[in-house]
Amino acid sequence: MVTHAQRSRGTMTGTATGRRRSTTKAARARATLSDVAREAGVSLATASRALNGTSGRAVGDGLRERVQAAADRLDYSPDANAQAMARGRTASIGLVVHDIADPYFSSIAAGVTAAADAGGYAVTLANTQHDHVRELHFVQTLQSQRARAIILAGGRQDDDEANDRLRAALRGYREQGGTVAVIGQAILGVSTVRVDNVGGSAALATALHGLGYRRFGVMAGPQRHLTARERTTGFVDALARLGVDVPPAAVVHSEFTRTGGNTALAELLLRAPDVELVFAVNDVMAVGAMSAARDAGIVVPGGLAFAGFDDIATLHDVNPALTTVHLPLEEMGRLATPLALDAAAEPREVVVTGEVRLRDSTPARSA
Amino acid sequence: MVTHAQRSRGTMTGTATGRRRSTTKAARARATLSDVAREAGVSLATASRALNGTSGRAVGDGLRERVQAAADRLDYSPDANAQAMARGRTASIGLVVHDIADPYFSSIAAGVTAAADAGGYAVTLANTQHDHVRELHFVQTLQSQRARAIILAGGRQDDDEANDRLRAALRGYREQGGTVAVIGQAILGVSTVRVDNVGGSAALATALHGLGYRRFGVMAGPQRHLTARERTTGFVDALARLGVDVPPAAVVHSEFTRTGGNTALAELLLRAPDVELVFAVNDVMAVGAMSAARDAGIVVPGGLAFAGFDDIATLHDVNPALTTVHLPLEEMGRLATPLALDAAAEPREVVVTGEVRLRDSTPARSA
DNA sequence: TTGTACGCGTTATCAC
DNA sequence: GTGATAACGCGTACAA
Repeated sequence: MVTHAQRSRGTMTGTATGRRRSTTKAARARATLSDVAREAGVSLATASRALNGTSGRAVGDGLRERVQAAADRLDYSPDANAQAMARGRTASIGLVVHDIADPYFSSIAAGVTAAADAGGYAVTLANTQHDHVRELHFVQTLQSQRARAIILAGGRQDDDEANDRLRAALRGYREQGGTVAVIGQAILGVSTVRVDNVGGSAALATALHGLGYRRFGVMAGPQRHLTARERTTGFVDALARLGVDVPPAAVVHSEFTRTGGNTALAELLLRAPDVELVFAVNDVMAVGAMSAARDAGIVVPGGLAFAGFDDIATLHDVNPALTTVHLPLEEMGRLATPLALDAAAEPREVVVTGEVRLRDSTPARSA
Repeated sequence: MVTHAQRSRGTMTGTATGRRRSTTKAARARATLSDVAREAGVSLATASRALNGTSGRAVGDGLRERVQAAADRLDYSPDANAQAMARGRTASIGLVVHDIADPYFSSIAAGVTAAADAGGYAVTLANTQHDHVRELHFVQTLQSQRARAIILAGGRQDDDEANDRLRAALRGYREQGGTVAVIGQAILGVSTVRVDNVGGSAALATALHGLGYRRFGVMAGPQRHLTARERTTGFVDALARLGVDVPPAAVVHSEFTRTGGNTALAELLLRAPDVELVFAVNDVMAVGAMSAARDAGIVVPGGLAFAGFDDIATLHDVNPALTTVHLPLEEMGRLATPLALDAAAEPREVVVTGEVRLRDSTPARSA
């Protein structure tokens, strides 16, 4: 089935180069644009123009069809790498996430791929696994690949050294013509889809206060995690403005994950036994904590109410339904794409505001 | 801050080519390998060898360091596209999924990125959104990019035309030196991580039968969806072997999604009011159906028990905990990567068997 | 409208 | 061990 096409190549300068691919037996020589041109009986330039409108204007209808036919016949597939070299730019954008398995990021990725696809871009996915070094490394790799733009998704850490390093890497990338956008905090000096974590958690706090809750506990996530921190302070400060105090003892730190919420609940209950409602800075923590509460024999939401943040779609069917702050994750990815592609000198900022979704996990406490 | 480096380039053939990037103001000329070579006072060849061991043997220690220093000084970033051209191969693998926002695929993606990263490969993500045409298009795009390998994740459809087209596209890709692996069914003639859906659902059926259940309903997913079909028949056939009949009326078809499970429950209960347990062919459908049951005033699992398939991590905290068949999704992605990279002539097959996880949604019915 | 010829940045082959 | 130099496949001024 596999045929070894044996044919001369190009206009020939002299040495009949045996292709290096001759080592493997399964590979048939790729048809190049020169092959197509020769097959169609036109020049290389004409073939190029016929297959992608650009350059010196249009091509005669007859020729265009001949070239197209030849290309089809030879199963011609343009070499994107060669095109990238010749054009000086690629059609791919890099997406850097902390953990693609996390529904937060996979939703964003869905938005990015949709927008990229619509714009004719390919997406290179980089999964840092929460590792700063790896993140830096990916930026360099994407720069090597001459990715046209990079989208950095996910909140930043309070880590000056890491941030500085990243800023430097991004500066290098941008100086070489790349453009960048971040989803999270606007602290990198580039265009940002900023999540209004403070506003969202404040709105949530206010709504819960309106429901009659007064004694709150907070599962605040990692200390240096900016998103976690913003959501915590937004929540606590809003309550303070309402005259409700959240004692430091009722704020416990843990990982940003399901496990973090699950294991930290015990500590919270130990330090603040009288809380009525636990606000976890993201949904998965909230759900993990809810499970821990049940395992401890606590009735949910009767004995203890729970609220989260993000509104992860996969979690819509937990029982009781989780009160949370809805974030348009997929749209955030979609929004970030043109932002990343935009070469504007001044960084732009798009603010995404969450929307409070009151559900069964926080019933009114009017009684 | 941005400096316009004004320097001559290369050994110069004559025309002092003004770089095309001179139009934008923000871009600084990229340092090329020639620049590094000149800066270090060595030849291009030596510079190339110094920076990546290959080609004509080693480089003297002194020179190697000088080149490295020059590269650092100039902020040299190798052009992956140029390397790809010169080497005749890239270091990126394409991952094609139906929906990256689906936890099933995002977990697989996590496994693929981890394995790819370890092997020094970049991952290009393509999201088909369940569109055959788009899937085909992505294979061609990846071929254009000369991706070294392609991983097709996700079950196939019973659609000869679409499958044939895909097979043809893959054949073209492979003839040009690419390698392919599929996660799902082994019907494409390429290496496959095959999910033993039949065995998994059969084991589940047996276990549930052992728990005392006798009247089953099945939310069977889309008619032509092979994964859905395999899980359905595996389940039904195993019960038949145990002497339990699942009447056709108790098998309802719907979408493979949460919504599919949610909306189809009513129909199932209408057609088979006496079922004790509903097996949905994946977890999200099961959870959606569970919600629908609750909304209909049915007690879960007392009034109706539920089981799913996949064991999606994000769903671990639904209440009651969902009985399901555990699939090592991330590992499946990890396994698929070397399989995809392998250029073996004969397609290989790795079988992944699910593991039954009995949980609270299907309590023993010994009474 | 079409063709010629050069350059894109790198690797690899061959002499030295 | 090191240095010329020919590819790699394509886009595009420039000339015709």
